[in-house]
Amino acid sequence: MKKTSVERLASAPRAPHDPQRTRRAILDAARIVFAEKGFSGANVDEIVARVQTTKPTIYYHFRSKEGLFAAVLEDVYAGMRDIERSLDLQELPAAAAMRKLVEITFDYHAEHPDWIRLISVANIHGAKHIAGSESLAPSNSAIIVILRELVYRGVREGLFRDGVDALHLHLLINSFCFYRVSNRHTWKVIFKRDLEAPEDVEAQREVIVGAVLRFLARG
Amino acid sequence: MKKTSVERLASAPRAPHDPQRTRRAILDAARIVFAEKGFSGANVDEIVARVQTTKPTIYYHFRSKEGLFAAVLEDVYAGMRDIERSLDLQELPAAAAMRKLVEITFDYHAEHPDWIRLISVANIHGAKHIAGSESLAPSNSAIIVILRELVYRGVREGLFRDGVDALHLHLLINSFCFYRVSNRHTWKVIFKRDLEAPEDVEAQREVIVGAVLRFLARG
DNA sequence: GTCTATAAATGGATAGAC
DNA sequence: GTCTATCCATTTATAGAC
Repeated sequence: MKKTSVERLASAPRAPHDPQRTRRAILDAARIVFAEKGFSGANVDEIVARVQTTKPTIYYHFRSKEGLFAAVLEDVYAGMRDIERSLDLQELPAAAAMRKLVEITFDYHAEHPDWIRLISVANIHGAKHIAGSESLAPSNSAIIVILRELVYRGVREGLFRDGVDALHLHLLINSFCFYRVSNRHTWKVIFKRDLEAPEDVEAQREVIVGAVLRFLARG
Repeated sequence: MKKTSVERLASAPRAPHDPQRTRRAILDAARIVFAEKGFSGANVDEIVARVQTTKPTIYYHFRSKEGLFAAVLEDVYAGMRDIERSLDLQELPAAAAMRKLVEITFDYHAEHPDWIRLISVANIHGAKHIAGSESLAPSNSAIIVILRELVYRGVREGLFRDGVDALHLHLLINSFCFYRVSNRHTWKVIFKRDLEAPEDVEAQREVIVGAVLRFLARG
């Protein structure tokens, strides 16, 4: 006997279909697993177990394990984008603004080790998973424009020297903030020092702030 | 009929058993494959194909895939160790010595992308493969002693300011040299700029040399 | 120490029902 | 859009001969 739609609604309904919510939950679980195990080391069953969904559902939404990883990367980059957009540096003098920018970058990296591992994983695989993505490039390089304008402002104010390439400055800032998190495990083995010890974290923050301000200072 | 050892020697001999050579060849091939594919992505058959050996031979020498990866890591760290040992900075004034140290670090990283990928892979896996190794720590942290003495010398010469932690300085130098190689793929996608373009490489070298010297400069 | 052959398990992906 | 059940390629690892 054919069920009517009324009977379907009446019979003990499972979790209602909510594709956006499902998609979101899969992305969150996948982020954790990929960050923990790398791309090949991650296994789809483990993601399934975390989300309480099934493999076919994942493949329905993301087409393949690679598609899922690509979606995770696009998703995490959005977080950094939002931080950069929320930067409000206009009110501050150039040196104070630069200090704030470096500190926020430092803190964001320190608080998002998962993000850092994912980017490491992406680089190990030659960034092929995001190679085709046009959505990442324009919005994420906004930070370069912000940096460039801030440097110009410092030059006009007579505080900063001229001729510093904004991308090189970004490289100087990000390399430190990224590396101290990404490579903390091998550092601990080799140098017997915990880069995450709270007192030392504060000192490291001052190191990169100081290095950047001295790098830009005139004379 | 049982073969005598003379008959064995006479009959078309395969490559003679040379365990050290076999071990070396396996390590070299494994380094390439692990660097290219990560730990889980690498497959032992691919290593076998490169070396012209067999899987049981690999398992005989290294016990497991993990054991092989650990051996590769210990092996590549030795290269960096040799560079650091060969540093001869005594003749130079402190600032010139520091410049040389930074430039050599920069160049070594630039010339060894495989080494960098392997360390990234090790960190993604929490450095568990080298966690137990006591051979790595003492010899590799020699660089910290060198740095510390060089900073002291600069302070005595009145060139450098006091109070700089040698490990933080090492972090500043290495983070830049490492990151510009390790993260070049995602950078290319996001910022549309090739960090390996020869003219730009020279400029980056000057950026980190300048940043370090300005970081240390008195006043 | 190194080989051939194969065991044993894992894990990406899909067919087909609902 | 999501489920159950399963296929099948891949791949770590080893038994046993030489």
